[in-house]
Amino acid sequence: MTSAIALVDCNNFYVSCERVFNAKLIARPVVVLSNNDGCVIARSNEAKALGIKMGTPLFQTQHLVEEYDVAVYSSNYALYGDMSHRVMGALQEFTPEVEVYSIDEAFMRLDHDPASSLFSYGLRIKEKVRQWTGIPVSVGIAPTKTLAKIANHLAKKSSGVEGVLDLTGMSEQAEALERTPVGEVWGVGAAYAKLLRARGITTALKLRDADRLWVRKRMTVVGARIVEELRGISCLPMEQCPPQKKSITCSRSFGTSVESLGEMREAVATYMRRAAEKLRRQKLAAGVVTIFINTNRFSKEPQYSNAITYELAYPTDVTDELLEWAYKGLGQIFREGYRYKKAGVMLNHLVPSDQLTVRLFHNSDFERSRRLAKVIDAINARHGRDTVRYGMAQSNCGWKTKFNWRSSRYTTCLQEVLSIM
DNA sequence: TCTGGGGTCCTAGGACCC
DNA sequence: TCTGGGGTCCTAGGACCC
Repeated sequence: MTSAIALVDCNNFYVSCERVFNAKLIARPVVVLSNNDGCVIARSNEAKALGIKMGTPLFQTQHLVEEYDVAVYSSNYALYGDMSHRVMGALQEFTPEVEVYSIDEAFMRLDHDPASSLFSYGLRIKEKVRQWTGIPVSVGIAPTKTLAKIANHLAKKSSGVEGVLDLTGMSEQAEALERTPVGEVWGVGAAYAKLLRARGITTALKLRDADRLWVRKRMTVVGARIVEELRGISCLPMEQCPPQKKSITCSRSFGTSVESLGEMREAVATYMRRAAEKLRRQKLAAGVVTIFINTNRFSKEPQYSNAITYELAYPTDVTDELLEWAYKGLGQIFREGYRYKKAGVMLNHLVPSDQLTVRLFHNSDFERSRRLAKVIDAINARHGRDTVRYGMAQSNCGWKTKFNWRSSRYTTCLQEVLSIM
């Protein structure tokens, strides 16, 4: 048996999810927007062909949307998250060695008989995912993760027919690397691409054959690993169990600007409640809490942004306590007279919540709060978010994120399942 | 009018200690 | 004229990812 790495990546994932539940979208240009309906974050091939770029603010591409009758959707993360689970489940039918790398892609280790065709293995994966979920994927196969990424990229681009590319052969690799601009290599962003091009390193092939000492010096060990991976030497191991989180953030841009401390308190409290839920879901507690607020950096109005960080005497996973820090911090950094556009909270120094030290004072209060939080989480998990909630009722909700074009939560919400008329 | 959100890793340099 | 050296810890900032 020999072993290769496959990268399976869903094509235009969010758009494909929308299409699974709405056949009228097939062959139409479709885009999905970021939170608050701000930017384009997913495009169908038809939308790409119109020249709609990734990350473009909707208002800047409105003319194309109207002229070509582009279907526009708000993000529907409940749907996408659930579809992602189903895709990953299909992949696990082939091997337990699946690394879920992001919501729409996974690495797989393929152990195979050298005589058998990896290409047809890839086709079987693709077909299984399509049957189980309706989502189209591309499969790139190579000796290392970085090469598998490139294989996947090319599978998507050129073929379109099968969407599978086996790049385990040396001559195929060289040819593929030569066709790949250096900026498209995984791990080479805008800054490194510029640096490399200035040195005449314009393709992935030239990066593979570049002077390793120079790369190590200018691009740190991260760059050195990329070069090794391009040479077929694996430096990035498969990671099946996701490592423990080191930080948890919850932040949003507001639907409309916030000017009053009262509204800002509601927003920050909401984000802190969400962050606390995430924290408890992962069985962690936070030792450091940060609160931040920003005005709209794109506007010409007076700008202000600030943040404050607290180190807690005792790590906590209790919403009440975290809310106290949020309110206190906000009181410190909030200034009247600005139109705020965004706020958020960050939790750091995360430790397992079953190993918290016993508190010197009020430990029984703390334990009681933790039990209460558990009950509230269970109720909300069963009956929907915010069925039971800490703190005051929300009055003015202008700050709430906009989702003007959200599709139904077909797979996760009984009231919204697809109905056939 | 309208511009996302949530992460990770690496390094340099300062603070501090013995 | 001479003005230590090495180790560790922490943080800010830069780079990247989807």
